[in-house]
Amino acid sequence: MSPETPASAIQVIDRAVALIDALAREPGPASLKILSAETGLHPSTAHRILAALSEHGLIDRDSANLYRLGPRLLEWSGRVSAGQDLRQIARPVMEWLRDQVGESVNLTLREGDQVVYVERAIPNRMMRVEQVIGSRAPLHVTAVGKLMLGEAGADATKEYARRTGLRAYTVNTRAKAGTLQKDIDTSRARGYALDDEEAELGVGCIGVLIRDASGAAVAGLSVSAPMERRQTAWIPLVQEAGRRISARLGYQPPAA
Amino acid sequence: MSPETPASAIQVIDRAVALIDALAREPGPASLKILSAETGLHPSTAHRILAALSEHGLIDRDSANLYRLGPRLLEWSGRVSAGQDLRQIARPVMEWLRDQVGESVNLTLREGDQVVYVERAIPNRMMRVEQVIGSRAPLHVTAVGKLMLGEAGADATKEYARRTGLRAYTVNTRAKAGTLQKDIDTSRARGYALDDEEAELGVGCIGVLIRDASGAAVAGLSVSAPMERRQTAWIPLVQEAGRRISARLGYQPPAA
DNA sequence: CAATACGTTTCATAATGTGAAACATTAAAA
DNA sequence: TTTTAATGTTTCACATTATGAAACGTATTG
Repeated sequence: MSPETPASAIQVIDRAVALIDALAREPGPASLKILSAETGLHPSTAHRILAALSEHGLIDRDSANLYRLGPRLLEWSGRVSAGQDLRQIARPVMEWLRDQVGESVNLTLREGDQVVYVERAIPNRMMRVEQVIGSRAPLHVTAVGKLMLGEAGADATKEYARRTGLRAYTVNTRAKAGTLQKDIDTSRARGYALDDEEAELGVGCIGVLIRDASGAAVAGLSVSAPMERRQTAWIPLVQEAGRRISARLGYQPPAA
Repeated sequence: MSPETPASAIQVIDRAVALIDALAREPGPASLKILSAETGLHPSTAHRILAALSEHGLIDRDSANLYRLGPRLLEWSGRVSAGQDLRQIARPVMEWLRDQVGESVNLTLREGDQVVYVERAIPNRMMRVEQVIGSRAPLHVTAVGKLMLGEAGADATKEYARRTGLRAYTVNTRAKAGTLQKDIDTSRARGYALDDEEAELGVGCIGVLIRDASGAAVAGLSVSAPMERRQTAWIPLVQEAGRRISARLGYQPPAA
């Protein structure tokens, strides 16, 4: 089984997840042989589990006995996230923001010590920043991640720093707890965060938080652009987009 | 367990799928009690399976012990479908088509005797046709479905008619094998299909097939609009969009 | 046509998941 | 606050369940 796959108390589920994962990693459809080799499972075992998953539409098999991920996953993914269907609500606003700034717009959720990219709107340009949906990044190297750390409080940030070691991805990464905390505080105070080539050289971001009716930060919205194109004039636009999505989730900003 | 949930050779997988399904059906996050009641599983069993699924990020649980679907499903859903990432390739073209015609654009896959809606682009209008991602419709009442039946040949259509009984959804539904076959033949000949209020009164569609490098029809693209707004002038636009997506999948149209 | 490779089924085996019951924790009521 | 109820969690003896080696089909290839 892949080293990154965690182990749970139920073997079959670990194996089923490993198989689906292997299938997701494959560029195209995959045969039983490939999948059993990839996961280290006995072909017989792999075959039985794959048959069970097919039964439920999680995976499809064509007439050539090649497996691919099934549409049932789409059905489920449409229901992922905070209560309401955040992605469907966010989509039109994200497209609006993308058209305003002409750069990539991403929607992220916090998942442990990382942010996960769950939705995106990409401009039609030759050079652009492109995140893969489902991919992850550490909290301390993304604009939205820093705001999420700010939500959890300074103690949680210290905990995070201890746990992760604040690995530096570029020379600009806030790799010291003090620098990071200062950045977080100013970001939180002004209501938006920047990422100045902290995750990857040449890429800059502007991020804000999305809140639901309870006031909790349920997601983040950000614009990612090549550093030399990024403009401070976009900040109010990003904030406006964030407000629109939050409003549609029922968020009531506290009276000023 | 829910009546619609099929049974496979592996009990745990059936139960895990039933639990995720139950979670997907809930409007918001759900407790262990609700989920075990919903699936008929012993709380202890449900708890163990949910813990295993959490371990893999398929579901999340918050501090109040409420479960919700996890972002790992998004990661997988991004990889669903034919070989390459069809949805990501189709998305910009779908948005283009939506802006051209000002109506909803859908991307569908065939799944057994149904089409599944896997991606959509929705216009910003008050009245519009809106499909839920992951939802299904019978082949014989959709434009794309009829083209897919045409791909499989007249015998397969006869089989389909026998199997399903060609249930009529409106007065316009092609509920007789002869009528359906005639419609399929003309649609196939001209390279696009119409749905004239055959699934729902007041809704009309224009659909085309998407082909990959091997020439196989891997998906369908359609515009759905209120019947009184639908225009024949859109047909070449839909065809153009279909051609663009097919081209990006490596499809080479046969020399004329 | 033979040979090989891949997919599928069988079946004895024990490892695996099960669920009743005891325990822990949280929320509500007194 | 203390008591009670309700929900969530862990344990553990048990047998059901998933396992995988091997035998059997069935395409694919030389």
